[in-house]
Amino acid sequence: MSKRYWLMKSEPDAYSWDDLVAEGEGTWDGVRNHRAAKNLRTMQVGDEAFFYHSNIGKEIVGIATISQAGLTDPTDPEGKWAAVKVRPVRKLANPVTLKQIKADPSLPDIELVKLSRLSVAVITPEEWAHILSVSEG
DNA sequence: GCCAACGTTGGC
DNA sequence: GCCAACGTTGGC
Repeated sequence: MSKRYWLMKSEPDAYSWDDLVAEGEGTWDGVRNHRAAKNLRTMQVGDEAFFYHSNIGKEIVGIATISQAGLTDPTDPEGKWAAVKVRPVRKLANPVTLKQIKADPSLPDIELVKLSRLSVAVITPEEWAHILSVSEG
């Protein structure tokens, strides 16, 4: 399976990029949406994900990598929901804001915008490359 | 099985 | 603070 790309949302009040960097590795759990959970189950070790700050900032701030996949959510007493572990890779050269993404004609169908409530979204390889190029100017 | 009411998320 | 988009719940 070739590498996939994701976007993981977090409110920086609750868990920010800096928190992930400070911890070195974070568990992505507490997801209670079937579509997002399906994305979590599809993730493989080595996949990469944009780390997006919702509510405050509303921008992609960094890149994380999936360090452990296919875990059971430790916060779910019934053990039915999925979780993964992520590690920070690097901060983006420049954060890419939601505003930029929405205004960008190269990103017409990005799941972040189309399914704005989804906490774990799919990013296509094309979208990944484009957002990186925007970040790096 | 349908649908209205309600709750949650997240942008504005 | 409001609203749109969805998901879930419960009455029928």
